[in-house]
Amino acid sequence: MLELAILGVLKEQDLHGYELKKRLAETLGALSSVSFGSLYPALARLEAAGAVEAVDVAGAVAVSSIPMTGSIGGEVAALRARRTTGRGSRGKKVYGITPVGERLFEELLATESASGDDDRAFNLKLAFARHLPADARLGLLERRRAQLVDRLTKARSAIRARRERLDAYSRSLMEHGTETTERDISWLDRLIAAERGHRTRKAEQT
Amino acid sequence: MLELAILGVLKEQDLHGYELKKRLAETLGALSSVSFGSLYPALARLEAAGAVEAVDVAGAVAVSSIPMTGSIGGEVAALRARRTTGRGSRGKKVYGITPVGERLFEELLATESASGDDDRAFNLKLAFARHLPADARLGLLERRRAQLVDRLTKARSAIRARRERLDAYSRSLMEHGTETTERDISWLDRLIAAERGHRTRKAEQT
DNA sequence: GGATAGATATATCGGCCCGATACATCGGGT
DNA sequence: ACCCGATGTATCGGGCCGATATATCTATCC
Repeated sequence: MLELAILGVLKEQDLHGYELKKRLAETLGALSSVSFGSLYPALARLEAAGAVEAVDVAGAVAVSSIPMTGSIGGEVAALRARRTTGRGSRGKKVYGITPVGERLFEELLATESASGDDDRAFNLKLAFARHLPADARLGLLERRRAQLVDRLTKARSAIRARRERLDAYSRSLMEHGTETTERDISWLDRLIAAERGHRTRKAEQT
Repeated sequence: MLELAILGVLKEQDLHGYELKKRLAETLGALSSVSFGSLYPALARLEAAGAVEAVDVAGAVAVSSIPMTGSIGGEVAALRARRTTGRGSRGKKVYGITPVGERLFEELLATESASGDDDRAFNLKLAFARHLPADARLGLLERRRAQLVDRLTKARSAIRARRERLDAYSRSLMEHGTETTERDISWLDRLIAAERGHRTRKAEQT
């Protein structure tokens, strides 16, 4: 799952581990801040699979998609002089995504992850939903909705079954949980409606 | 963390692994259903530490902590004939909590878990909050509140900082996230108020 | 009566992820 | 001159998960 996140961020800009971690933290929201203990191994895995590769330190960070002003040329040369490829003198190792990585990204993003369509997995995929075709996006939202509805049903029956034996704290916890799930479902409904709206408008344009 | 959950459930009733899993699932809410791949090792760990022990299959479920009536002796003997200790004929292995386990439970529940007072950790502790002294309970709630406020601040500044570069999906995800966090905080405020209410009323009684 | 399926039940394996830790360098403040 | 905090890479032990293997009990169908 981390692979997907890394590839998605690297898709927009070449980065080195430390910065990648910060970018991941703000992309995935405050929750699920990735640790180095998982980031570096994941990066190593991706590199071994040929999905990412260490790129030239200088050009990468500054360039990527935004045309340069050209004033940083001096810095670039200075850095290049101290062995920019692989680990530079400072040990920095900038990674970039490869075509293989792009394909892997599409694949991971589209995967219906068989059994455990985990909460974090959904959040992650939604964050990159713009890279999905419209129908896959809708499918993602609807699968998630179904999952939450199922969870809600189960949670409610669990509360009903044990209402008397629950103390105030557990009960409050469970009730708050179901309310949160209800709100999540409404939110998904709004997203789904918006999605269908786009689709309809597009269909009408033809 | 799983240890705490196991001990908490076992505190109320002796159970074998399979049933323990079900009980855990409904105690911890629909989310975070424990897998056998973590449950059995955790149980083994606890057993090695002397916090739980395999108990007599028959008597255990009925008895645990309640003085026995003595009428179940027959059943016990019948089951004992088929080797009730350890794995019975059916392979069932019923666990009970020991005094060591009780102490471990108190300790784990009271631990301020140093760094990562994880979401799940909080939910779990709240579910067993009735076993905490009132001040520790209040501390738990307030620490959690502070944590969420901090998260909210960070999330908001992250949104503000990248508002223009965010696509609709990421933005919606983040905004929904902050709303959820806000609601979590209000919920905590209600719990805290209730907690203080109890305390005040108790103080007035003296 | 016997087959078949599904719930009950325990256990292990590989793999991912986390927290802690180690180590090194750089920039800025005192 | 010195130290501290941010930057930066990396590993290690351990916990948890999903998949899988195995076996028994129970209910249902033919």
